[in-house]
This record gives sequence, C-alpha cells and structure tokens, in this order.
Amino acid sequence: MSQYSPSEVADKTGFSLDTLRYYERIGLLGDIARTVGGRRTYSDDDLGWLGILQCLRDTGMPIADMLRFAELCRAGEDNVPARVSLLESHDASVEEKIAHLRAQQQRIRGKIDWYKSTLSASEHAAAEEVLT
Amino acid sequence: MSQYSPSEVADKTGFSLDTLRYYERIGLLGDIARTVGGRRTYSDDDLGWLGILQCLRDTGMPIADMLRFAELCRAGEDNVPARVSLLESHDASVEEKIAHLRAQQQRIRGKIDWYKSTLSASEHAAAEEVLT
DNA sequence: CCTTGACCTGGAGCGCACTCCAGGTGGGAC
DNA sequence: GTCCCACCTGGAGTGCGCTCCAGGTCAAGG
Repeated sequence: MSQYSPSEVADKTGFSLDTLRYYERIGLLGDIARTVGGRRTYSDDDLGWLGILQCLRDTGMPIADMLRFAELCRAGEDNVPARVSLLESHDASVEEKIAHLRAQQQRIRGKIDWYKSTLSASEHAAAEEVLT
Repeated sequence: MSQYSPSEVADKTGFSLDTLRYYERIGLLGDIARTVGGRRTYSDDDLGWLGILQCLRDTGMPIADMLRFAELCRAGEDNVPARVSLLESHDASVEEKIAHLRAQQQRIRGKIDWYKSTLSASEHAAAEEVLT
C-alpha cells in the first residue's frame, strides 16, 4: 500500500499531470486522497484503476463510456453483471476494429505490391533500353 | 469510364458530401471535373483514389500524411519508391497498432474473467446460505 | 413558366480529448 | 528566512476532422 505523488503517477502510467487532473474533474477518477497541504496522493488502487482506464482508452472507448463504467464500479457489487456485459460488448467492438484494420492493411499491402511490380517492370524496360 | 454525381459518390464510398468537398479543398482530392453548370462529376479514377484515402484514414493515418502521399502521387512516376516507403512505414505502424490492441484486449478479457470468477464465487456463497 | 431538390460557395461552428495558463500555496534544502 | 520547485485551482485555448449554415444556382418534371 504505497502512495504516489502526481508526477510519479504520470511517469508510471504515461498520463500527463493535466490528464490526471482532468480525469478527476470529470469523474473518471473519484476522490483521490490528499495530504494535509492539499496535494494529491495516489494509492495502489488508484494506479490499478488508471491501468484499466488506459486499457479502455487505448482500445478506443470514448470517455462517456468509460464514465458509465466508472459509475457502475462505484455503484456497488450487485451490478457486476452490468460491468461484465459492458466490457464484453467493448471486447467485441475491439475485435471488429482489429478485423477492419487487418482488412485495410491487406489493401495497403496490395497497393505496395502493385507499386513494386510497376517498379520492376520499368526497371526491366530500362534494362532493355540499355541493350538496344 | 463512368461518371458519378456527388451523392452517388457519397453513397458508394461512405464519405459525406461535406467531407468530399473538404478533401478537395485541402488538396487531398485534386481538381474534380465539373459539368457546364459547375457541378462535380467524379470519375472511376476519383473513386479509386477515394478508396485509397479511406483505407489510409481508417488505419489511422493523419490527414497531413495523406496529403504528403497525395502530393507524391501527383508529382510524377519517378517517386514511386518514396510512395512505397511511405506506405511500408504506415503498414508497420498499422501492425503495431493491431498488436497493441490485441494486448489491451487480453487485459480486458482478463478483467472479464476475473469478474466472472467473483460472480460464481458469490453465487456459491449464496447457494451455501440457502443450505444453512 | 414554376417548382423542387440536388448542388454550389465561403466561412463559421462543433465535439472530443486533452493542454495550457495565470496566479497562488507547500514544504524541503541551504 | 529565502529559494525553488512541485503542486494547486478555475478557466481558457488547441488541434483534429469534419459538419453545418446562409444565400444562391442549375436542371428535370409537371
């Protein structure tokens, strides 16, 4: 049960100080403990939660949805099924996103190959030109 | 070699009319043909190019980079190697993006499983409660 | 000829997710 | 005591990628 200063958390998580404050302000991060002087001190739990947020954000979940998830988490243990279904539907959307990315990537690779074939064709033509 | 009205193109590509005009304005789409009356008529080539743009956009390429690619394409055949290297580096970034997405997805699935295990544990507890 | 709906232009506005700023406070080192 | 730096607050600003709007034009159908 360690405690962490804002800048330590920024270093560990990659979130900027401003983003940490922003998330707290909008309610993604509820009630971070403070020192007597008013400075934030983050707990291990806070870091864990930030990890989840990072995960959701990096997989493209909009902040509004993260907020709903945060509210479910704060609301108590009896809505665990709701949390699960939210995560499961997000998981499915991530799956879709990956599939779409793969499909588009194939098209890009096709384009690359096509360019390369025109390149070697023109090389060939150039070689022939040298010969004649 | 067909021609297409703006709304046909919007239907076919999924880009909105505004987005088509916007892309033209910023130079992603150069000099679309016009009717005598001033209306745009898109060619099959234009549609092909829009397909490439869609591909690049959907894989997360920022507009500034698409613009550089567009300029390379307009500039002539002798920079095909530059286009290829641009696409190849983008392809690599897509690969990275997918890998990151997969990794985060695994973490989400882990969380789901963890929730489910707490659920079945509490079910178990409830069942015991009924028995006692 | 008149209506209607798709289209035109330049420019303003929007939503998202931060990011920056000014002006002020806390607290450890010297 | 004084420096200095990390931190605080509320609020304004930013960058991206569109999206909307007002006011006008074109052309096919009735």
